[in-house]
Amino acid sequence: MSAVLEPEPLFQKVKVTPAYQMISGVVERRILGGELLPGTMLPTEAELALQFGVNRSTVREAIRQLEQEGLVERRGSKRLHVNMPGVYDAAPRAARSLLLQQVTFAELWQVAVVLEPQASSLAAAAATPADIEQLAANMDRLQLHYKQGGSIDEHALIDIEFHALVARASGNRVLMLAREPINLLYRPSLARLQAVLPQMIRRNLEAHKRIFKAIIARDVEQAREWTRKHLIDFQRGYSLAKIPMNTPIETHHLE
Amino acid sequence: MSAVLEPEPLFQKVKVTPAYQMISGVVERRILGGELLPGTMLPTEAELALQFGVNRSTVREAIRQLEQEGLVERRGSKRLHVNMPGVYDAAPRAARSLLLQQVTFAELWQVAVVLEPQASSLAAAAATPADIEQLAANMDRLQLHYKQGGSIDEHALIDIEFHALVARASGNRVLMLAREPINLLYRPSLARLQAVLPQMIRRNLEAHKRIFKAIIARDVEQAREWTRKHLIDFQRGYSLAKIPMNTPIETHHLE
DNA sequence: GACAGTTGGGTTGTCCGACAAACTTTAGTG
DNA sequence: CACTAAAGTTTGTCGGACAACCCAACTGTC
Repeated sequence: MSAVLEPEPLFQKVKVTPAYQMISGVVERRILGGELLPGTMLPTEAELALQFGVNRSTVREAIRQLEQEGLVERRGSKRLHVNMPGVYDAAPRAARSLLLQQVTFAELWQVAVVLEPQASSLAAAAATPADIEQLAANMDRLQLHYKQGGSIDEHALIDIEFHALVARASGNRVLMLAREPINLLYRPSLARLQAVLPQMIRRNLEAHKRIFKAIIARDVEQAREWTRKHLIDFQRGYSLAKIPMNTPIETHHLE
Repeated sequence: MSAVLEPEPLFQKVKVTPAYQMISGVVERRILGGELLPGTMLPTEAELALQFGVNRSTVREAIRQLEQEGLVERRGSKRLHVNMPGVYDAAPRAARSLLLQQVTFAELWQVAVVLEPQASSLAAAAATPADIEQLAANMDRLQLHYKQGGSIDEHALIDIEFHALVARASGNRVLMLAREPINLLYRPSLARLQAVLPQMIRRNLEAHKRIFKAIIARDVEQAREWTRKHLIDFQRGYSLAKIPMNTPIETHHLE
Protein backbone atom coordinates (compact mmCIF):
# COMPACT_ATOMS: atom_id res chain seq x y z
CA MET A 1 0.00 0.00 0.00
CA SER A 2 1.85 3.03 1.27
CA ALA A 3 5.10 1.77 -0.09
CA VAL A 4 6.12 5.24 -1.20
CA LEU A 5 6.72 6.78 2.15
CA GLU A 6 8.50 4.18 4.21
CA PRO A 7 9.05 5.67 7.65
CA GLU A 8 11.84 3.91 9.45
CA PRO A 9 10.43 0.52 10.34
CA LEU A 10 9.48 0.24 13.95
CA PHE A 11 10.60 -3.35 14.12
CA GLN A 12 13.35 -5.24 12.41
CA LYS A 13 12.77 -8.44 10.61
CA VAL A 14 12.87 -11.07 13.29
CA LYS A 15 15.26 -13.92 12.68
CA VAL A 16 13.10 -16.98 12.71
CA THR A 17 14.91 -20.21 13.43
CA PRO A 18 13.33 -23.58 12.79
CA ALA A 19 12.51 -25.50 15.94
CA TYR A 20 14.80 -28.38 15.13
CA GLN A 21 17.72 -26.00 14.94
CA MET A 22 16.84 -24.35 18.19
CA ILE A 23 16.72 -27.70 19.87
CA SER A 24 19.98 -29.01 18.48
CA GLY A 25 21.47 -25.66 19.45
CA VAL A 26 20.27 -25.89 23.01
CA VAL A 27 21.57 -29.40 23.45
CA GLU A 28 24.83 -28.51 21.77
CA ARG A 29 25.45 -25.64 24.14
CA ARG A 30 24.58 -27.80 27.12
CA ILE A 31 27.09 -30.40 26.07
CA LEU A 32 29.90 -28.09 25.03
CA GLY A 33 29.28 -25.95 28.07
CA GLY A 34 29.95 -28.93 30.26
CA GLU A 35 26.49 -29.20 31.76
CA LEU A 36 25.93 -32.52 30.10
CA LEU A 37 28.91 -34.70 30.73
CA PRO A 38 30.15 -37.29 28.26
CA GLY A 39 28.55 -40.62 28.92
CA THR A 40 25.35 -39.10 30.23
CA MET A 41 22.30 -40.85 28.92
CA LEU A 42 19.80 -38.60 27.23
CA PRO A 43 16.04 -39.04 27.65
CA THR A 44 14.11 -40.93 25.02
CA GLU A 45 12.89 -39.16 21.94
CA ALA A 46 9.36 -39.05 23.27
CA GLU A 47 10.54 -37.60 26.55
CA LEU A 48 12.60 -34.97 24.77
CA ALA A 49 9.64 -34.05 22.62
CA LEU A 50 7.62 -33.59 25.76
CA GLN A 51 10.26 -31.48 27.50
CA PHE A 52 10.85 -29.23 24.52
CA GLY A 53 7.18 -29.08 23.76
CA VAL A 54 7.54 -30.13 20.16
CA ASN A 55 6.72 -33.14 18.11
CA ARG A 56 8.89 -36.20 18.10
CA SER A 57 9.63 -35.76 14.40
CA THR A 58 11.11 -32.39 15.18
CA VAL A 59 13.24 -33.84 17.95
CA ARG A 60 14.46 -36.51 15.61
CA GLU A 61 15.65 -33.96 13.08
CA ALA A 62 17.56 -32.21 15.81
CA ILE A 63 19.09 -35.50 16.87
CA ARG A 64 20.27 -36.24 13.36
CA GLN A 65 22.23 -33.00 13.46
CA LEU A 66 23.78 -33.68 16.82
CA GLU A 67 24.68 -37.16 15.72
CA GLN A 68 26.43 -35.80 12.69
CA GLU A 69 28.42 -33.43 14.84
CA GLY A 70 29.53 -36.34 16.95
CA LEU A 71 28.10 -34.76 20.08
CA VAL A 72 25.72 -37.59 20.77
CA GLU A 73 26.06 -41.21 19.96
CA ARG A 74 23.75 -44.14 19.78
CA ARG A 75 25.19 -47.00 21.76
CA GLY A 76 24.04 -50.42 20.76
CA SER A 77 21.21 -49.08 18.67
CA LYS A 78 19.56 -47.87 21.80
CA ARG A 79 19.49 -44.82 23.93
CA LEU A 80 21.44 -41.71 23.10
CA HIS A 81 24.56 -40.88 25.02
CA VAL A 82 26.47 -37.67 25.24
CA ASN A 83 29.80 -38.00 23.54
CA MET A 84 32.08 -35.00 23.72
CA PRO A 85 34.35 -35.45 20.77
CA GLY A 86 37.99 -35.42 21.70
CA VAL A 87 39.45 -32.70 19.58
CA TYR A 88 41.41 -35.18 17.53
CA ASP A 89 38.50 -36.89 15.87
CA ALA A 90 36.70 -33.67 15.23
CA ALA A 91 36.85 -33.06 11.52
CA PRO A 92 36.75 -36.32 9.63
CA ARG A 93 34.12 -35.18 7.20
CA ALA A 94 35.96 -32.16 6.02
CA ALA A 95 39.11 -34.10 5.42
CA ARG A 96 37.22 -36.64 3.40
CA SER A 97 36.02 -34.02 1.02
CA LEU A 98 39.61 -32.89 0.71
CA LEU A 99 40.61 -36.31 -0.49
CA LEU A 100 38.14 -36.17 -3.30
CA GLN A 101 39.31 -32.76 -4.29
CA GLN A 102 42.51 -34.31 -5.51
CA VAL A 103 44.79 -32.69 -3.03
CA THR A 104 48.41 -33.14 -3.99
CA PHE A 105 51.26 -34.42 -1.93
CA ALA A 106 52.93 -31.04 -2.23
CA GLU A 107 50.03 -29.38 -0.45
CA LEU A 108 50.08 -31.90 2.33
CA TRP A 109 53.80 -31.62 2.77
CA GLN A 110 53.93 -27.86 2.83
CA VAL A 111 51.67 -27.87 5.84
CA ALA A 112 53.25 -30.82 7.58
CA VAL A 113 56.73 -29.42 7.30
CA VAL A 114 55.85 -26.49 9.52
CA LEU A 115 53.24 -28.02 11.79
CA GLU A 116 54.96 -31.23 12.75
CA PRO A 117 58.22 -29.70 13.98
CA GLN A 118 56.20 -27.26 16.03
CA ALA A 119 54.20 -30.13 17.48
CA SER A 120 57.33 -32.00 18.49
CA SER A 121 58.88 -28.96 19.96
CA LEU A 122 55.83 -28.19 22.06
CA ALA A 123 55.58 -31.81 23.04
CA ALA A 124 59.13 -31.74 24.32
CA ALA A 125 58.12 -28.90 26.57
CA ALA A 126 54.77 -30.19 27.72
CA ALA A 127 54.58 -33.96 27.48
CA THR A 128 53.18 -35.66 30.56
CA PRO A 129 54.37 -39.05 31.79
CA ALA A 130 51.19 -40.55 30.36
CA ASP A 131 51.98 -39.06 26.95
CA ILE A 132 55.46 -40.43 27.04
CA GLU A 133 54.22 -43.83 28.01
CA GLN A 134 51.93 -43.89 25.03
CA LEU A 135 54.69 -42.77 22.75
CA ALA A 136 56.94 -45.48 24.11
CA ALA A 137 54.27 -48.07 23.46
CA ASN A 138 53.96 -46.82 19.91
CA MET A 139 57.70 -47.03 19.42
CA ASP A 140 57.67 -50.60 20.66
CA ARG A 141 54.98 -51.55 18.24
CA LEU A 142 56.78 -49.91 15.36
CA GLN A 143 60.00 -51.70 16.22
CA LEU A 144 58.28 -55.03 16.57
CA HIS A 145 56.52 -54.48 13.32
CA TYR A 146 59.76 -53.64 11.63
CA LYS A 147 61.52 -56.76 12.86
CA GLN A 148 58.66 -59.02 11.91
CA GLY A 149 58.12 -57.32 8.61
CA GLY A 150 54.41 -56.65 8.84
CA SER A 151 52.21 -55.17 6.19
CA ILE A 152 53.01 -51.80 4.77
CA ASP A 153 49.65 -50.31 5.46
CA GLU A 154 49.77 -51.31 9.08
CA HIS A 155 53.17 -49.77 9.39
CA ALA A 156 51.80 -46.57 7.98
CA LEU A 157 49.09 -46.59 10.62
CA ILE A 158 51.56 -46.92 13.46
CA ASP A 159 53.65 -44.20 11.91
CA ILE A 160 50.70 -41.87 11.75
CA GLU A 161 49.76 -42.67 15.28
CA PHE A 162 53.18 -41.61 16.41
CA HIS A 163 52.72 -38.16 15.01
CA ALA A 164 49.21 -37.90 16.35
CA LEU A 165 50.50 -38.84 19.78
CA VAL A 166 53.22 -36.24 19.58
CA ALA A 167 50.62 -33.64 18.73
CA ARG A 168 48.49 -34.73 21.62
CA ALA A 169 51.50 -34.54 23.91
CA SER A 170 51.86 -30.91 22.96
CA GLY A 171 48.65 -30.31 24.84
CA ASN A 172 47.70 -27.76 22.20
CA ARG A 173 44.15 -28.31 21.08
CA VAL A 174 44.32 -25.88 18.20
CA LEU A 175 47.33 -27.70 16.90
CA MET A 176 45.59 -31.02 17.12
CA LEU A 177 42.69 -29.68 15.15
CA ALA A 178 44.88 -28.01 12.56
CA ARG A 179 46.79 -31.23 12.12
CA GLU A 180 43.68 -33.25 11.44
CA PRO A 181 43.83 -33.12 7.65
CA ILE A 182 47.45 -34.20 7.74
CA ASN A 183 46.49 -37.16 9.79
CA LEU A 184 44.11 -38.36 7.17
CA LEU A 185 46.21 -37.65 4.14
CA TYR A 186 49.38 -39.13 5.52
CA ARG A 187 48.34 -42.70 5.24
CA PRO A 188 47.96 -43.05 1.50
CA SER A 189 51.09 -41.01 0.87
CA LEU A 190 53.13 -42.99 3.31
CA ALA A 191 51.88 -46.35 2.14
CA ARG A 192 52.57 -45.51 -1.45
CA LEU A 193 56.05 -44.35 -0.66
CA GLN A 194 56.97 -47.32 1.46
CA ALA A 195 55.76 -49.66 -1.21
CA VAL A 196 58.38 -48.26 -3.55
CA LEU A 197 61.15 -47.63 -1.06
CA PRO A 198 61.28 -50.38 1.53
CA GLN A 199 64.32 -48.87 3.20
CA MET A 200 62.06 -45.97 4.14
CA ILE A 201 60.66 -48.03 6.97
CA ARG A 202 63.99 -48.32 8.67
CA ARG A 203 64.72 -44.64 8.24
CA ASN A 204 61.38 -43.76 9.72
CA LEU A 205 61.98 -45.97 12.70
CA GLU A 206 65.24 -44.23 13.43
CA ALA A 207 63.81 -40.82 12.94
CA HIS A 208 61.04 -41.59 15.39
CA LYS A 209 63.60 -42.81 17.86
CA ARG A 210 65.52 -39.57 17.71
CA ILE A 211 62.41 -37.47 18.03
CA PHE A 212 61.22 -39.57 20.93
CA LYS A 213 64.53 -39.22 22.72
CA ALA A 214 64.53 -35.49 22.27
CA ILE A 215 61.05 -35.29 23.73
CA ILE A 216 62.02 -37.32 26.77
CA ALA A 217 65.09 -35.19 27.20
CA ARG A 218 62.87 -32.11 27.07
CA ASP A 219 65.11 -30.82 24.34
CA VAL A 220 62.80 -28.45 22.52
CA GLU A 221 65.19 -27.53 19.76
CA GLN A 222 66.37 -31.04 19.02
CA ALA A 223 62.82 -32.28 18.87
CA ARG A 224 61.95 -29.59 16.36
CA GLU A 225 65.01 -30.16 14.27
CA TRP A 226 64.81 -33.94 14.08
CA THR A 227 61.22 -33.70 13.08
CA ARG A 228 62.03 -31.19 10.38
CA LYS A 229 64.65 -33.51 9.03
CA HIS A 230 62.22 -36.38 9.21
CA LEU A 231 59.82 -34.44 7.04
CA ILE A 232 62.45 -33.42 4.58
CA ASP A 233 63.49 -37.02 4.36
CA PHE A 234 59.92 -37.87 3.60
CA GLN A 235 59.90 -35.46 0.74
CA ARG A 236 63.21 -36.71 -0.54
CA GLY A 237 61.69 -40.15 -0.59
CA TYR A 238 59.10 -38.87 -2.99
CA SER A 239 61.64 -37.58 -5.44
CA LEU A 240 63.79 -40.68 -5.03
CA ALA A 241 60.79 -42.77 -5.89
CA LYS A 242 60.28 -40.48 -8.85
CA ILE A 243 56.76 -39.64 -7.86
CA PRO A 244 55.94 -36.08 -8.87
CA MET A 245 55.09 -33.88 -5.91
CA ASN A 246 51.92 -32.72 -7.54
CA THR A 247 50.49 -36.19 -7.77
CA PRO A 248 47.06 -36.26 -6.24
CA ILE A 249 46.90 -38.34 -3.12
CA GLU A 250 45.07 -41.60 -3.59
CA THR A 251 41.45 -41.55 -2.72
CA HIS A 252 40.56 -45.21 -2.68
CA HIS A 253 40.86 -45.44 1.08
CA LEU A 254 37.64 -43.56 1.41
CA GLU A 255 35.11 -46.09 2.62
CA MET B 1 15.72 -74.73 21.09
CA SER B 2 18.74 -76.55 19.70
CA ALA B 3 21.10 -74.00 21.13
CA VAL B 4 23.59 -76.67 22.15
CA LEU B 5 24.79 -77.74 18.78
CA GLU B 6 25.27 -74.60 16.74
CA PRO B 7 26.59 -75.64 13.33
CA GLU B 8 28.33 -72.80 11.62
CA PRO B 9 25.58 -70.34 10.79
CA LEU B 10 24.52 -70.42 7.19
CA PHE B 11 24.08 -66.66 7.12
CA GLN B 12 25.89 -63.87 8.84
CA LYS B 13 24.18 -61.18 10.75
CA VAL B 14 23.10 -58.69 8.14
CA LYS B 15 24.12 -55.14 8.84
CA VAL B 16 20.92 -53.20 8.86
CA THR B 17 21.26 -49.50 8.20
CA PRO B 18 18.44 -47.08 8.86
CA ALA B 19 16.89 -45.69 5.72
CA TYR B 20 17.78 -42.11 6.54
CA GLN B 21 21.44 -43.06 6.71
CA MET B 22 21.29 -44.92 3.45
CA ILE B 23 19.78 -41.91 1.79
CA SER B 24 22.19 -39.38 3.16
CA GLY B 25 24.95 -41.79 2.20
CA VAL B 26 23.75 -42.07 -1.37
CA VAL B 27 23.46 -38.33 -1.80
CA GLU B 28 26.80 -37.76 -0.12
CA ARG B 29 28.56 -40.10 -2.50
CA ARG B 30 26.88 -38.52 -5.47
CA ILE B 31 28.06 -35.10 -4.42
CA LEU B 32 31.57 -36.01 -3.37
CA GLY B 33 31.91 -38.17 -6.43
CA GLY B 34 31.23 -35.19 -8.59
CA GLU B 35 27.98 -36.39 -10.12
CA LEU B 36 26.06 -33.63 -8.44
CA LEU B 37 27.85 -30.41 -9.09
CA PRO B 38 27.88 -27.54 -6.62
CA GLY B 39 25.01 -25.22 -7.26
CA THR B 40 22.74 -27.92 -8.55
CA MET B 41 19.25 -27.58 -7.21
CA LEU B 42 17.95 -30.68 -5.50
CA PRO B 43 14.36 -31.85 -5.94
CA THR B 44 11.82 -30.96 -3.31
CA GLU B 45 11.45 -33.10 -0.23
CA ALA B 46 8.30 -34.65 -1.56
CA GLU B 47 9.98 -35.46 -4.84
CA LEU B 48 12.97 -36.99 -3.07
CA ALA B 49 10.68 -39.09 -0.92
CA LEU B 50 9.02 -40.34 -4.08
CA GLN B 51 12.28 -41.13 -5.82
CA PHE B 52 13.79 -42.94 -2.85
CA GLY B 53 10.54 -44.64 -2.09
CA VAL B 54 10.42 -43.53 1.53
CA ASN B 55 8.41 -41.12 3.56
CA ARG B 56 9.10 -37.45 3.58
CA SER B 57 9.99 -37.57 7.29
CA THR B 58 12.74 -40.00 6.48
CA VAL B 59 14.04 -37.80 3.73
CA ARG B 60 14.07 -34.87 6.10
CA GLU B 61 16.22 -36.69 8.60
CA ALA B 62 18.67 -37.47 5.84
CA ILE B 63 18.66 -33.85 4.78
CA ARG B 64 19.47 -32.69 8.30
CA GLN B 65 22.59 -34.82 8.19
CA LEU B 66 23.70 -33.54 4.83
CA GLU B 67 23.06 -30.01 5.95
CA GLN B 68 25.25 -30.52 8.97
CA GLU B 69 28.03 -31.81 6.79
CA GLY B 70 27.77 -28.71 4.68
CA LEU B 71 27.13 -30.72 1.56
CA VAL B 72 23.77 -29.15 0.91
CA GLU B 73 22.59 -25.70 1.75
CA ARG B 74 19.38 -23.78 1.85
CA ARG B 75 20.15 -20.90 -0.38
CA GLY B 76 18.27 -17.67 0.11
CA SER B 77 14.76 -18.87 -0.02
CA LYS B 78 13.94 -22.45 0.43
CA ARG B 79 15.15 -24.99 -2.05
CA LEU B 80 18.17 -27.12 -1.34
CA HIS B 81 21.32 -26.64 -3.32
CA VAL B 82 24.37 -28.79 -3.58
CA ASN B 83 27.26 -27.06 -1.91
CA MET B 84 30.60 -28.78 -2.10
CA PRO B 85 32.28 -27.18 0.84
CA GLY B 86 35.07 -25.09 -0.55
CA VAL B 87 37.86 -25.90 1.79
CA TYR B 88 37.69 -22.59 3.58
CA ASP B 89 34.34 -23.00 5.26
CA ALA B 90 34.85 -26.64 5.97
CA ALA B 91 35.29 -26.91 9.70
CA PRO B 92 33.20 -24.30 11.44
CA ARG B 93 31.62 -26.80 13.73
CA ALA B 94 34.86 -28.14 15.07
CA ALA B 95 36.25 -24.70 15.66
CA ARG B 96 33.18 -23.73 17.57
CA SER B 97 33.60 -26.59 19.92
CA LEU B 98 37.16 -25.42 20.40
CA LEU B 99 35.95 -22.03 21.49
CA LEU B 100 33.81 -23.49 24.17
CA GLN B 101 36.63 -25.64 25.36
CA GLN B 102 38.37 -22.58 26.63
CA VAL B 103 41.25 -22.64 24.26
CA THR B 104 43.96 -20.26 25.31
CA PHE B 105 45.63 -17.56 23.32
CA ALA B 106 48.92 -19.40 23.70
CA GLU B 107 47.53 -22.40 21.88
CA LEU B 108 46.23 -20.27 19.06
CA TRP B 109 49.45 -18.38 18.72
CA GLN B 110 51.70 -21.41 18.69
CA VAL B 111 49.90 -22.65 15.64
CA ALA B 112 49.57 -19.32 13.90
CA VAL B 113 53.23 -18.50 14.28
CA VAL B 114 54.22 -21.39 12.06
CA LEU B 115 51.26 -21.60 9.73
CA GLU B 116 50.89 -17.97 8.78
CA PRO B 117 54.46 -17.35 7.66
CA GLN B 118 54.26 -20.50 5.59
CA ALA B 119 51.03 -19.27 4.04
CA SER B 120 52.56 -15.94 3.12
CA SER B 121 55.61 -17.55 1.71
CA LEU B 122 53.59 -19.90 -0.46
CA ALA B 123 51.34 -17.05 -1.50
CA ALA B 124 54.34 -15.08 -2.67
CA ALA B 125 55.18 -17.96 -4.92
CA ALA B 126 51.74 -18.82 -6.17
CA ALA B 127 49.43 -15.81 -5.97
CA THR B 128 47.39 -15.21 -9.11
CA PRO B 129 46.50 -11.73 -10.33
CA ALA B 130 43.00 -12.29 -9.01
CA ASP B 131 44.38 -13.09 -5.57
CA ILE B 132 46.48 -9.99 -5.58
CA GLU B 133 43.56 -7.88 -6.60
CA GLN B 134 41.55 -9.16 -3.69
CA LEU B 135 44.39 -8.54 -1.32
CA ALA B 136 44.73 -5.00 -2.65
CA ALA B 137 41.04 -4.40 -2.08
CA ASN B 138 41.39 -5.64 1.44
CA MET B 139 44.35 -3.34 2.05
CA ASP B 140 42.32 -0.41 0.79
CA ARG B 141 39.51 -1.18 3.12
CA LEU B 142 41.83 -1.52 6.06
CA GLN B 143 43.49 1.79 5.28
CA LEU B 144 40.20 3.56 4.83
CA HIS B 145 38.98 2.09 8.03
CA TYR B 146 42.07 3.21 9.84
CA LYS B 147 41.78 6.79 8.61
CA GLN B 148 38.15 7.02 9.46
CA GLY B 149 38.57 5.29 12.75
CA GLY B 150 35.94 2.61 12.41
CA SER B 151 34.85 0.15 15.02
CA ILE B 152 37.38 -2.20 16.50
CA ASP B 153 35.48 -5.32 15.76
CA GLU B 154 35.11 -4.41 12.12
CA HIS B 155 38.79 -3.72 11.93
CA ALA B 156 39.44 -7.14 13.33
CA LEU B 157 37.28 -8.64 10.63
CA ILE B 158 39.20 -6.97 7.85
CA ASP B 159 42.43 -8.01 9.47
CA ILE B 160 41.33 -11.61 9.59
CA GLU B 161 40.19 -11.48 6.02
CA PHE B 162 43.63 -10.41 4.98
CA HIS B 163 45.18 -13.51 6.41
CA ALA B 164 42.47 -15.70 4.97
CA LEU B 165 43.09 -14.17 1.55
CA VAL B 166 46.80 -14.76 1.86
CA ALA B 167 46.11 -18.38 2.68
CA ARG B 168 43.82 -18.66 -0.29
CA ALA B 169 46.47 -17.11 -2.50
CA SER B 170 48.79 -19.91 -1.49
CA GLY B 171 46.54 -22.20 -3.45
CA ASN B 172 47.15 -24.87 -0.84
CA ARG B 173 43.89 -26.46 0.19
CA VAL B 174 45.34 -28.38 3.09
CA LEU B 175 46.75 -25.19 4.45
CA MET B 176 43.42 -23.44 4.16
CA LEU B 177 41.76 -26.21 6.07
CA ALA B 178 44.44 -26.36 8.72
CA ARG B 179 44.17 -22.62 9.17
CA GLU B 180 40.44 -22.73 9.77
CA PRO B 181 40.54 -22.79 13.56
CA ILE B 182 42.91 -19.85 13.57
CA ASN B 183 40.49 -17.92 11.45
CA LEU B 184 37.78 -18.30 14.00
CA LEU B 185 39.80 -17.72 17.09
CA TYR B 186 41.61 -14.68 15.79
CA ARG B 187 38.72 -12.33 16.01
CA PRO B 188 38.10 -12.31 19.73
CA SER B 189 41.81 -12.22 20.45
CA LEU B 190 42.43 -9.40 18.07
CA ALA B 191 39.46 -7.36 19.17
CA ARG B 192 40.41 -7.68 22.78
CA LEU B 193 43.94 -6.66 22.11
CA GLN B 194 43.08 -3.65 19.99
CA ALA B 195 40.67 -2.46 22.60
CA VAL B 196 43.56 -2.14 25.03
CA LEU B 197 46.26 -1.07 22.61
CA PRO B 198 44.87 1.30 19.99
CA GLN B 199 48.30 1.78 18.43
CA MET B 200 48.12 -1.86 17.47
CA ILE B 201 45.87 -0.94 14.58
CA ARG B 202 48.50 1.21 12.98
CA ARG B 203 51.18 -1.41 13.45
CA ASN B 204 48.98 -4.03 11.90
CA LEU B 205 48.30 -1.85 8.92
CA GLU B 206 51.97 -1.40 8.28
CA ALA B 207 52.74 -5.05 8.78
CA HIS B 208 50.09 -5.94 6.24
CA LYS B 209 51.57 -3.46 3.81
CA ARG B 210 54.98 -5.05 4.06
CA ILE B 211 53.62 -8.54 3.67
CA PHE B 212 51.54 -7.46 0.72
CA LYS B 213 54.49 -5.86 -0.98
CA ALA B 214 56.61 -8.94 -0.48
CA ILE B 215 53.91 -11.08 -2.04
CA ILE B 216 53.63 -8.83 -5.08
CA ALA B 217 57.39 -8.83 -5.39
CA ARG B 218 57.29 -12.63 -5.29
CA ASP B 219 59.81 -12.46 -2.51
CA VAL B 220 59.17 -15.73 -0.74
CA GLU B 221 61.58 -15.16 2.10
CA GLN B 222 60.55 -11.61 2.85
CA ALA B 223 56.91 -12.59 2.90
CA ARG B 224 57.66 -15.31 5.40
CA GLU B 225 59.82 -13.12 7.54
CA TRP B 226 57.51 -10.14 7.72
CA THR B 227 54.65 -12.39 8.62
CA ARG B 228 56.65 -14.01 11.34
CA LYS B 229 57.47 -10.60 12.75
CA HIS B 230 53.84 -9.64 12.49
CA LEU B 231 52.90 -12.62 14.59
CA ILE B 232 55.60 -11.96 17.14
CA ASP B 233 54.39 -8.42 17.36
CA PHE B 234 50.94 -9.76 18.01
CA GLN B 235 52.22 -11.79 20.89
CA ARG B 236 54.20 -8.88 22.23
CA GLY B 237 50.99 -6.91 22.24
CA TYR B 238 49.53 -9.45 24.55
CA SER B 239 52.27 -9.11 27.07
CA LEU B 240 52.29 -5.32 26.70
CA ALA B 241 48.60 -5.30 27.46
CA LYS B 242 49.41 -7.49 30.42
CA ILE B 243 47.01 -10.19 29.33
CA PRO B 244 48.34 -13.58 30.37
CA MET B 245 48.97 -15.86 27.44
CA ASN B 246 46.98 -18.64 28.97
CA THR B 247 43.82 -16.59 29.12
CA PRO B 248 41.00 -18.48 27.49
CA ILE B 249 39.77 -16.80 24.36
CA GLU B 250 36.41 -15.16 24.73
CA THR B 251 33.47 -17.24 23.73
CA HIS B 252 30.71 -14.71 23.60
CA HIS B 253 31.03 -14.22 19.88
CA LEU B 254 29.46 -17.56 19.36
CA GLU B 255 26.05 -16.82 17.95
C1' DG C 1 15.24 -72.72 44.10
C1' DA C 2 17.51 -72.51 39.51
C1' DC C 3 16.68 -71.99 34.83
C1' DA C 4 14.68 -71.71 30.07
C1' DG C 5 11.15 -69.85 27.57
C1' DT C 6 7.43 -66.55 27.22
C1' DT C 7 5.33 -62.26 27.70
C1' DG C 8 5.02 -57.52 27.73
C1' DG C 9 6.58 -52.83 28.00
C1' DG C 10 9.69 -49.41 26.28
C1' DT C 11 12.05 -47.31 22.35
C1' DT C 12 13.40 -46.52 17.78
C1' DG C 13 12.53 -46.41 12.70
C1' DT C 14 9.14 -45.56 9.51
C1' DC C 15 4.85 -44.24 7.60
C1' DC C 16 0.40 -41.50 6.77
C1' DG C 17 -2.12 -37.53 6.61
C1' DA C 18 -2.73 -32.76 7.64
C1' DC C 19 -2.09 -27.74 7.91
C1' DA C 20 -0.14 -22.99 8.60
C1' DA C 21 3.39 -19.98 6.99
C1' DA C 22 6.44 -18.44 3.60
C1' DC C 23 7.69 -18.24 -0.85
C1' DT C 24 6.77 -18.45 -6.10
C1' DT C 25 4.15 -18.29 -9.96
C1' DT C 26 0.26 -16.93 -12.42
C1' DA C 27 -3.55 -14.23 -13.51
C1' DG C 28 -5.71 -10.12 -13.48
C1' DT C 29 -6.10 -5.04 -13.30
C1' DG C 30 -5.03 -0.30 -13.78
C1' DC D 1 3.69 -2.54 -19.01
C1' DA D 2 4.02 -2.24 -14.27
C1' DC D 3 1.92 -3.75 -10.41
C1' DT D 4 -1.19 -6.25 -7.31
C1' DA D 5 -3.92 -10.08 -5.96
C1' DA D 6 -4.93 -14.89 -6.21
C1' DA D 7 -3.50 -19.56 -6.67
C1' DG D 8 -0.07 -22.97 -6.26
C1' DT D 9 4.35 -24.91 -4.07
C1' DT D 10 7.24 -26.12 -0.60
C1' DT D 11 8.83 -26.26 3.95
C1' DG D 12 8.21 -26.70 9.01
C1' DT D 13 5.52 -28.82 12.30
C1' DC D 14 2.11 -31.66 14.22
C1' DG D 15 -0.64 -35.81 15.74
C1' DG D 16 -1.17 -40.48 15.49
C1' DA D 17 0.03 -45.15 14.21
C1' DC D 18 2.59 -49.54 13.83
C1' DA D 19 6.29 -53.07 13.15
C1' DA D 20 10.78 -54.43 14.77
C1' DC D 21 13.76 -54.79 18.32
C1' DC D 22 15.77 -54.94 22.99
C1' DC D 23 15.38 -55.66 27.76
C1' DA D 24 13.36 -57.07 31.93
C1' DA D 25 10.05 -59.13 34.48
C1' DC D 26 7.32 -63.21 34.76
C1' DT D 27 6.05 -68.06 34.57
C1' DG D 28 6.18 -72.77 34.37
C1' DT D 29 9.15 -76.81 34.78
C1' DC D 30 12.58 -79.75 36.74
